[in-house]
Amino acid sequence: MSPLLSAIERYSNLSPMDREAITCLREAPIVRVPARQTMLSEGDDPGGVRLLAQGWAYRFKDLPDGRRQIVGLILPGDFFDLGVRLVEEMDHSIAALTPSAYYAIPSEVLERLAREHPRIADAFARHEHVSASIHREWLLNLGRRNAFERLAHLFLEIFMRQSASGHARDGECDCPLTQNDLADATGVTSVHLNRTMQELRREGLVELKSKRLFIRDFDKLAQVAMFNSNYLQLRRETRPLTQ
Amino acid sequence: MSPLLSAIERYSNLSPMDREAITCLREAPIVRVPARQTMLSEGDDPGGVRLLAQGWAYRFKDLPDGRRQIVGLILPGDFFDLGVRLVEEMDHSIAALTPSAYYAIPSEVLERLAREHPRIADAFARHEHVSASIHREWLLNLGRRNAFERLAHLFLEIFMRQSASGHARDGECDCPLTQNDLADATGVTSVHLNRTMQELRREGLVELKSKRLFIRDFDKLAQVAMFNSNYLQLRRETRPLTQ
DNA sequence: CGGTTTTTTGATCTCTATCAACTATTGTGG
DNA sequence: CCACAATAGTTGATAGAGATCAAAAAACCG
Repeated sequence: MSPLLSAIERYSNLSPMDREAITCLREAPIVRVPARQTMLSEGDDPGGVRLLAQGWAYRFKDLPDGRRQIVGLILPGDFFDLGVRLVEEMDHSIAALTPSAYYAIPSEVLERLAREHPRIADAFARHEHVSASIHREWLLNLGRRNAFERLAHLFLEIFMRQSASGHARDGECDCPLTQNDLADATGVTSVHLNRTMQELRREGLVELKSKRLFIRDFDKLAQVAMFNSNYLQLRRETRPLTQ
Repeated sequence: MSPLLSAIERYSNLSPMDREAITCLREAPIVRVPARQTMLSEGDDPGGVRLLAQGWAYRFKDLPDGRRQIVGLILPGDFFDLGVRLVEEMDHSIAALTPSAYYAIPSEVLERLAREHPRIADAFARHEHVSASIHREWLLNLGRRNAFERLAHLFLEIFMRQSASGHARDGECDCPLTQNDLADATGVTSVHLNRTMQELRREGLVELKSKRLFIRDFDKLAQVAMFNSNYLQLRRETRPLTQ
């Protein structure tokens, strides 16, 4: 199944006709991006909508004095800039974490699709809503959890999001972020992140080696992180419509 | 002009026909809420869309151990739960800050309106997008600014959002948040917030008395907060369509 | 293999939390 | 309109989390 289809189907039950319609997206140009390259900068005109086909990316904002905050992760199969189609300027930047590739979809194409296929429109709306929900959970994370809890929470999100798309098993999944990236995502310095990470390891909760994340004790991790996966809206009632 | 109209018109240039169509929303029931009452709790089914007609409200999430984070402010004329219409469960809670009133709009009504009036649909999409953009700026705020900068930034947002709707003048506007609320929004304790506030006052930047906010030195405040209003999307090119 | 990036360590400093009053302000009922 | 209660703001002392700086060790990469 194409990544395009599964990306949309994750958020809505589609009819065969809906699926048929989606094939047109396959004509969208694919753009490859090397690791660490910024694909969209704050202030840019996004000029369309993208779907990350391969690789990982992250959204970030930075302060004039160089401080940087990662405000979200984009995993394979995630759309980005869905909500920006009506806006002329990016309010944040997006960079590839690993070598990546995305479909560049003209807004008109997506809009026509959404107009003619309500269930596809629903999927887009849900996708946007989940992004917003994740943002809010991150706000709670940064505002009210300490470094240890934050990192535990971030790891669980990474694990659960991949589980939902079938990319995690046996308590193990990809995690291509460096400690620097993790620090930028959790709002601490990389030195402090390093120490926090060691603590997680020492307590037998999580291990991270060569870009793989190992959840050693899911329950205890979820407990210390006060993790509740509801915000990710992972209800996988994949009951496909037959009509 | 009705708050309903101005709320939508803030985000899109409407035609007379669009405006006409909006009048149907006026039939939506108005619900009054006393100050400090929670109107929607995490986990609730929102069952519709709301427009805050009067008063202020805030979105928040809390942790099982009682820690609480305010994740956004809702000002008069703001919609809320726009994006939730497809979702069965609130991922966060919403409470009134002051005595408030909102229009409770059935999702179907809004959806029909959006379907038949593309510019209205655009307005909703923009509204949602601005909310997300604000969330991202708050993430930067919590993750990378210190207490002093955060509070300065929050005050500027409060001021600018009210300016945009004509509710601020002479560097002065409403601000019904208590220091406790401000602490919950900036992710610090109320004691520390109090001290930070005194510092802002001492430096001649901001004063807050009897629920009114006085911006004493806008430029310096914007400088220390590294404030850039772009994220609020306040482009007020109110060039109304004549067709 | 040599150079770059990433992770780790130690020492020290600063910001923010915590706890426990106390004061001021606001609101309410008599 | 006053008096009292409740809420909100303020203070001081102390503890703790996280920042900073600088340098070493380890891992990665072409």
